[in-house]
Amino acid sequence: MKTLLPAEATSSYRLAGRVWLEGPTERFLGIGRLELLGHIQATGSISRAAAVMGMSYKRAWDLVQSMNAQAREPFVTTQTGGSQGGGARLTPAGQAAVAAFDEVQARFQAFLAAETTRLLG
Amino acid sequence: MKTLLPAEATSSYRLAGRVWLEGPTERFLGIGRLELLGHIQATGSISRAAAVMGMSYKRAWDLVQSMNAQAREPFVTTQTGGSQGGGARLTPAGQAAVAAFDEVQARFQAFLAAETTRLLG
DNA sequence: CAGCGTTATATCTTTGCGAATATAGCGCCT
DNA sequence: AGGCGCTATATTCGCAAAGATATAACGCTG
Repeated sequence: MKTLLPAEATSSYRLAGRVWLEGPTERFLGIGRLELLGHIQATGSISRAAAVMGMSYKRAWDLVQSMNAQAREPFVTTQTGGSQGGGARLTPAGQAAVAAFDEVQARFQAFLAAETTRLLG
Repeated sequence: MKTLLPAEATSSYRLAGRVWLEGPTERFLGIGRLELLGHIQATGSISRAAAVMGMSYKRAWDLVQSMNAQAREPFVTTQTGGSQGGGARLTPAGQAAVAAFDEVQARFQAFLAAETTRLLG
């Protein structure tokens, strides 16, 4: 579709987007929260996951709270104190959610690539 | 996928999202700009289109500027002064862009509906 | 030539959100 | 008992994006 193309280099334009799962009021699970869950699983700690993502601990903690409050069962369990000072782990429900949303995300990326080709290619 | 379902009513949860066309630096055309173009076509005026959408004239004008600057040829032509004080119209390029993006939008909505069913239904 | 309704543009104000800061609590370990 | 490292929570601060406000310019019309 020629008329959609901007003036300069045409090849670097593309269709982009985001998907998320949402409830009646609030956003529930999107790519940002998904990545956070992944880092929590990898590091065993909310604060380390936040550091890896360049996010404040408070923001990460708020996101975890929001998810746990909305989900039927918590996605993340935390422990305060202990030999390493505490930590956080994904529950089976959290792991399942990550896996399910990863699939959605992959299909969405395929959709975007196909539509980009259709529009510009 | 049961584990994705929140505690309360499960039927009102769904996959949602947005798509847009973007360039190397800036967003180019999304659902908001698309609707604005539609209202400009319907009303023949940027200010009336902004009023219909509950948007400030400044914001609408900024969006039009951004689109016209990025597109190979302008999507909107304006006239200041004249019998009705001025006005704005869509160029053929603008109309074509609206039509093309409308199609993308429709297919995206279909994608969301299908994925929602797959996840929750 | 004054009036009108629109586009065009600058400037000032608000405000919502993230960031930073501070403090407390927990439980193991030496 | 005291220290350590993490989770937990409130509060304050900064700022950039969005909006409100003001004003100029334009060109037909009467």
